[in-house]
Amino acid sequence: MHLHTGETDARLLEAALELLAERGYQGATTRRIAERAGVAEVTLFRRFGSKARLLAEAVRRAGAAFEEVAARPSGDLRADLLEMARNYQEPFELGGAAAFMLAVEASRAGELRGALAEALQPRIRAVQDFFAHYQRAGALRPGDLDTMINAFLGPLVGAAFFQRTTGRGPRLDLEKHVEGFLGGWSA
Amino acid sequence: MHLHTGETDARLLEAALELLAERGYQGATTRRIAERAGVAEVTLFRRFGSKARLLAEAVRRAGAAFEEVAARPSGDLRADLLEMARNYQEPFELGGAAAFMLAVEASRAGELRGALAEALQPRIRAVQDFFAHYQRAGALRPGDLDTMINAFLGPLVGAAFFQRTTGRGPRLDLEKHVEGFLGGWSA
DNA sequence: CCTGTATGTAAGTGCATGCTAACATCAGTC
DNA sequence: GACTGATGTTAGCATGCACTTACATACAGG
Repeated sequence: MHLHTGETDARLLEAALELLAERGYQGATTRRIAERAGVAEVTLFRRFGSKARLLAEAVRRAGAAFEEVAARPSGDLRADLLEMARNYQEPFELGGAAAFMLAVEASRAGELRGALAEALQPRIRAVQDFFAHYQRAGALRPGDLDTMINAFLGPLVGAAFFQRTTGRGPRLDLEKHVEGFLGGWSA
Repeated sequence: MHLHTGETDARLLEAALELLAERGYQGATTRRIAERAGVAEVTLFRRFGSKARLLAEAVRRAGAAFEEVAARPSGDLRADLLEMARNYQEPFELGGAAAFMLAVEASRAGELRGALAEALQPRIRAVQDFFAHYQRAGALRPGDLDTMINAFLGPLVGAAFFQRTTGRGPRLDLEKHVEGFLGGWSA
């Protein structure tokens, strides 16, 4: 075996993810991916078989990276919300891979849809459980779970959206966002 | 002159917008656009010169369509917010053109960026003025204009985002969204 | 009927794309 | 030092792309 076996894959996956976010599925050409990864184009096909498989695998791993973003209730709702907001802000807004753009691409390129859904499903569950927990504990209003989750995560997505598309807009003030949310949704 | 002169342009612009939202800039090929519009591909080039010009014009008109979405304060904050939410929900979430996807594409395809900025700028101003007005009137908390706007519009974008990307998630309950917002941000 | 204009049809050009084939290199293993 | 496996280099193929050219058709106004 070569020394760099695993590294080659990692570099291809990372380059694929970046280009997918920057340029979209069709804009992430195999030539560009290979160039950014610093390997020959043919290596991409030898290791992943096709562009679709490489990108699907890249999306799957990007989703798995979200595992680190905890959404486990500690008992202190305000602190948990702030931490969650911080954890989600980076991948949505500024992270090199731009989860935001990935999701958009995945919704369009059929080959990626399954990979994204697979990667996101446990995350969605965790967030639902988090809010449901604080509802049962009496800290949040009962009912309307989806609207509530959206009221909390929506502004994070929205801020990323406006920043990416208009290039303007300051970074969201997370403390004030949490405060506004609690004002509207705490029991 | 032909009878259908204006109609040809309109159909091309509409088809271009739909495909841009569905498939992205590169996925919106001139063949597909012409086919959906029901005209010959060569007609597209005769009337708009190039794909880039057609799509830029389509985005410009889509932005102009937002003009109808009023953000003029009437004095009744709650009613205004609800109307605004309703007016924004359709283009963001379900409208055929999917403003959401357009904005994503425009942020990537340099040729469209100017057209989108041009179309969006008056809209952004109107929304800022709307919230600033109710701040001065004492109905909304002073300061933090951007965070506040984001708290209101973010969930609308977020709901569209989750619907489009995951295919799931119910439509946002606008009345409860407005109520939650007022709970957090009214003075 | 004639002319001008908007459209359609058909064919094609040059380029980028995803992907393949053939051969060379280079580092470890035995 | 031969062998193996991962890589690089080069060339190429078929396809789809934006876009063009040339010619035919249809319809309106004079």
